Amino acid sequence: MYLRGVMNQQGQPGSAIEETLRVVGDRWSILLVRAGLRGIRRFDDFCDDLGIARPVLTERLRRLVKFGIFERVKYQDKPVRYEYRLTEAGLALSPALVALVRWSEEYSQEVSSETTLVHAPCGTELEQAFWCRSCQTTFGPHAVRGVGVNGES
Amino acid sequence: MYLRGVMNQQGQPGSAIEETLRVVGDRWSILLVRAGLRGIRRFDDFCDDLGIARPVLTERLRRLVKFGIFERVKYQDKPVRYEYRLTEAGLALSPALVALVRWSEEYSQEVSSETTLVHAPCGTELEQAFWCRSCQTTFGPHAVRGVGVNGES
DNA sequence: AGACTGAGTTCGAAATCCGAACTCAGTAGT
DNA sequence: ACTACTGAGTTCGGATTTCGAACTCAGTCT
Repeated sequence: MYLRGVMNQQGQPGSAIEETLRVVGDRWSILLVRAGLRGIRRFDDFCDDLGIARPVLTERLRRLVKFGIFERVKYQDKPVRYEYRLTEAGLALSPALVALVRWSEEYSQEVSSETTLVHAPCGTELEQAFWCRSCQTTFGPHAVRGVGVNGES
Repeated sequence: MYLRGVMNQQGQPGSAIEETLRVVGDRWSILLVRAGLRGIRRFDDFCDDLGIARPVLTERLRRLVKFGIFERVKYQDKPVRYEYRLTEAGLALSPALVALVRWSEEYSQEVSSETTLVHAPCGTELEQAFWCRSCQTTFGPHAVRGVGVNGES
């Protein structure tokens, strides 16, 4: 399930991120996930909230359902109606989303940055860090190693 | 500088992430940043590494330079040659990239996931967490609040 | 009956993407 | 001096994607 079988144009299976970006790497998908996290579930609401063209929304939601990020749920019978809910996999995209929001806040010159993310219990602006279970420490990107991001070194 | 003046199609200034995704929210930009993190700097190398079409690469790099994610640096005079280097803002995208890699590893069924990210000093697989400076604690996505992600609540 | 709702589909125009071939300045080999 | 090569692009025509606006279709409300 999920991302199995996503290929690049040469028909080769590409790396993990390449596949992932083939699914969520367009102008709308991440925004749809964000809308989902904000509680939006219905077709027309996605449409109004994002200003996405209807045919594109149709296609995008179908793809995100296919790859297990949203699920299409019947919520009414008489006129049969469906809505789109984030799956666990979809919710799991929130760290990436938050990282993007933080980046936006830091490097975008947008005026009113009232949309700051905070730690709910205390209201402090949050920071993002990596966590090592063995060492019981947090650390920054410089201490990350792995071919996925920093090369084979 | 940076993201000033990016508008959506209604000519309105949209939220921070919307702007950001207008810049890096396509199939290639994030992949270009990742290639940059892996040390790739030259036009043809980006081309070969990603399999991106040359005209698209030209346009993409120009845009990323315009928004301060890459810089175009002359590295040779005789035949004058330029290369593309990540700026600080570009490097700052790595948390988002890492979050996507982690998501890929967790929810993609790709076979050989040899590209695991680890904590360099000890080699343990890393986890991502949010960090509150006030409380000196880490916490997960459920404790995040803010209109950027979870609505106005 | 007539208007409305929600989730789409159909349409033609516009923008974007693609691979392949070409340009252009300079260098290296013969 | 002729040829081949390198690196960073540009040009081309065709294919794909995106767009807004209008339409459909089942059922409900007044």
